[in-house]
Amino acid sequence: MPKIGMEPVRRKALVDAAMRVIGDHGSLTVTMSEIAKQAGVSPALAHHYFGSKEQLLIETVRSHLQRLRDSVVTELGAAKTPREKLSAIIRVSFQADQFAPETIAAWLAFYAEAQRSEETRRFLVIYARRLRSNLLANLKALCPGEDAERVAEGAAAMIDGLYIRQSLRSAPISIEASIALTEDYINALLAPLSQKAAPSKGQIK
Amino acid sequence: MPKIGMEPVRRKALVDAAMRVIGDHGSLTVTMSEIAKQAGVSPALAHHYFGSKEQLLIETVRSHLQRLRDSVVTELGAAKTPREKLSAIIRVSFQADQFAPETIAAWLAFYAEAQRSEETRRFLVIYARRLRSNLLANLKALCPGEDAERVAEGAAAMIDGLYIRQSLRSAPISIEASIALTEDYINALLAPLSQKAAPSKGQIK
DNA sequence: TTTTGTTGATTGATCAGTCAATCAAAAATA
DNA sequence: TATTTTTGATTGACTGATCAATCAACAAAA
Repeated sequence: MPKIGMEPVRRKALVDAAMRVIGDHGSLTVTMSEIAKQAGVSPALAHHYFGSKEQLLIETVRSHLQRLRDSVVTELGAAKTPREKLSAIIRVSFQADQFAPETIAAWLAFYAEAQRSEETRRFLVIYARRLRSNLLANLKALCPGEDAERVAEGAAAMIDGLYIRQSLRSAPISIEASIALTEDYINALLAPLSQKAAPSKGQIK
Repeated sequence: MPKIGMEPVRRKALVDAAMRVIGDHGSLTVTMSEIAKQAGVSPALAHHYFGSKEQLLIETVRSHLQRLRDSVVTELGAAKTPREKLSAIIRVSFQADQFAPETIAAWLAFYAEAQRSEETRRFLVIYARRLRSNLLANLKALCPGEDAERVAEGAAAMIDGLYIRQSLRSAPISIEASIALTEDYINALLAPLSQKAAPSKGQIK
């Protein structure tokens, strides 16, 4: 079977497998064997390409955030006005695949891992900063800078909070409701600050 | 040294030690030895009293949430009006000891664990429900029930979100700023709904 | 003497990581 | 084209370390 140029194929297969196994398992305490099995290769091969389990996990976070970033870039390009761009950012955050239980479980596991792995932490910090600054840039077009900072901080927190609450799977909130809550927050805070923004009247459920 | 009536003393020491070790380590992958050492006893004793590592961890979550609950009850008792009670709930959530990096790290670890341990999950669900219903009960005194539901959901999400963002320790938000953001959210959403509530003008930083 | 508290030593299982060996395609050579 | 050499892909078997859990034994109180 051995053909040349397998490396990128295997790396991708292993990273994808890791994401799936972590999501199912809901934790980073997964074995290399499980991941390798899911990817259809031997554990030894995973070590061959990634050197260590930690490195494989780091690549997995990286790839996951990269995909998320791509979605944001695409959606932001399609949106015209700052307000539309804000909605686009929110929409991407709650995209169906992002909001799937396994994805959320994996996400959570990475946050926990970031407490120990400096490199994992760095990736998540980059994500958090990007979310905040994307929100901030567009909010600044709609209200004074100081207020924009607050609202960006609050909206980012709300998005992350809706995620983490989802992970408990008790009284799960729908994607639409999550989007509506975040939109409402922005509308409500913007209402008294801007001329054009209409008062909040979002629908939930 | 063995004296009688040691059991409750040891149990508490072990649970407290577990909390500390988990907080420092930022993960539940801590050894019984570490916990026992921190508590000043042998690993065998930890097993003697708790039967298994999992059970010790579960007791640790339980004790942690119990303490949080006690704080809420106390503060709620001191508050008079519904609006004051809302502020009390928020204040407790961001209490200094709750907002300490190690506490947040431990909290996060428990959330991750809840993906695997049904019992851990149950405790966290209870906490989430209680937070939500405490908020809801008091919001209902200030606005129509339907709106109260939304605001309670949003406020709970924002509180949890501020927590999780804190765990990354990049651009940490102060306790006061976290409280202000949550208060602002409630004020802003309540403003157009209630007669008495004043429009948001909270100070941050 | 019985009961409660306590530990050191040990066991058994689990896993990350290593290594030597194999296999088949590609490249070099005849 | 046919043959040999090289090289990347791949694995099974093994190792060493870690750790939860057990147990037999001992010490002090009742």
